[in-house]
Amino acid sequence: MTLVEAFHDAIKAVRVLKQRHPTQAPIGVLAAIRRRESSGCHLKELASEHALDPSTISRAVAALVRAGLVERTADPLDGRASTLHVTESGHTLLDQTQTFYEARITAALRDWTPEEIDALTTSLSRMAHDLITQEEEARCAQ
Amino acid sequence: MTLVEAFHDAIKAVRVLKQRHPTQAPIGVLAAIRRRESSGCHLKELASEHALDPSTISRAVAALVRAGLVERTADPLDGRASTLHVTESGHTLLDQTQTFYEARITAALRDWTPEEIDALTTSLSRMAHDLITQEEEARCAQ
DNA sequence: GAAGATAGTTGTATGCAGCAAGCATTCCGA
DNA sequence: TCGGAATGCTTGCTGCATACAACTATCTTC
Repeated sequence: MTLVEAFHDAIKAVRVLKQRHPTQAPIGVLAAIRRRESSGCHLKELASEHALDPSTISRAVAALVRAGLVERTADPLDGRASTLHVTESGHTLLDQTQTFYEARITAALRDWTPEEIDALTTSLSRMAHDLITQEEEARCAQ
Repeated sequence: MTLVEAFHDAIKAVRVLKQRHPTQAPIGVLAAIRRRESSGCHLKELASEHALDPSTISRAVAALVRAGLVERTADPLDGRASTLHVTESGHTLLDQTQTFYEARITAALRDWTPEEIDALTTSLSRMAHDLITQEEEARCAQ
């Protein structure tokens, strides 16, 4: 079993999880907004954080605003931009969703020790960092 | 950093990797066909292995056949089905692609020890297995 | 031999993604 | 200070992956 194959299996597992418990709203983007809300979240930052096109994020944010989960307020420092804030119901939905998924994962990994989970988390994060760094180096080099 | 967040980052890294080195053909399906080719690969098995709808796999296989990477031969034991075989050029493309990605990943993880890579591979695979098992249990229980 | 199960294909719809164009605003150099 | 370039964001269009439903052809079972 190679790393690529293992990753394939993991992505499949996540697909099954998502498919069986679909979310109405783009929860990932909502979570990202909350994570950086204190510093006045701009759409552009979300795009680069997710490595997605700004237009993709723009539509996701528009959906969140339509659903009443996020509010836009004009940025006083930059007339082109607006800052994003999670609303009351946005917080509620996000909390519920995160609680739900955490419970699922905790149940699935009930045989794991906390150290094992920590180790996987750390390794995954490190791998992601190293892959991204490498791609950025390759992009600059060319 | 939670496991979910780490996974998010990892998926982002893979997305960047794929985006910067796009593949023309559905390589994942091609690899799966080769992996089980010895036992006469049926479309249905691919679908369940990937946890995807048969129609999705059907289109992917059709694309592979159109591209000359895979051949269909009638199954002598079952007139409804056909067995799939990777062609010469399919093997070539698959080898090239896998070599390329392996080189990228090896370069990105150049600071890792083989044991660390093994540990991540094992953990990921175990996590995927546990998540899938849990979902199947939940499905049967309901 | 007929009814139902099964393998696969195709039509349709949806969601997510990117690119290109455009608008409003801001920044910067002559 | 003014005009062109850059920036933040939105919208139109397109392509891809996916699911579901309907269908055909074949197999299985009674």
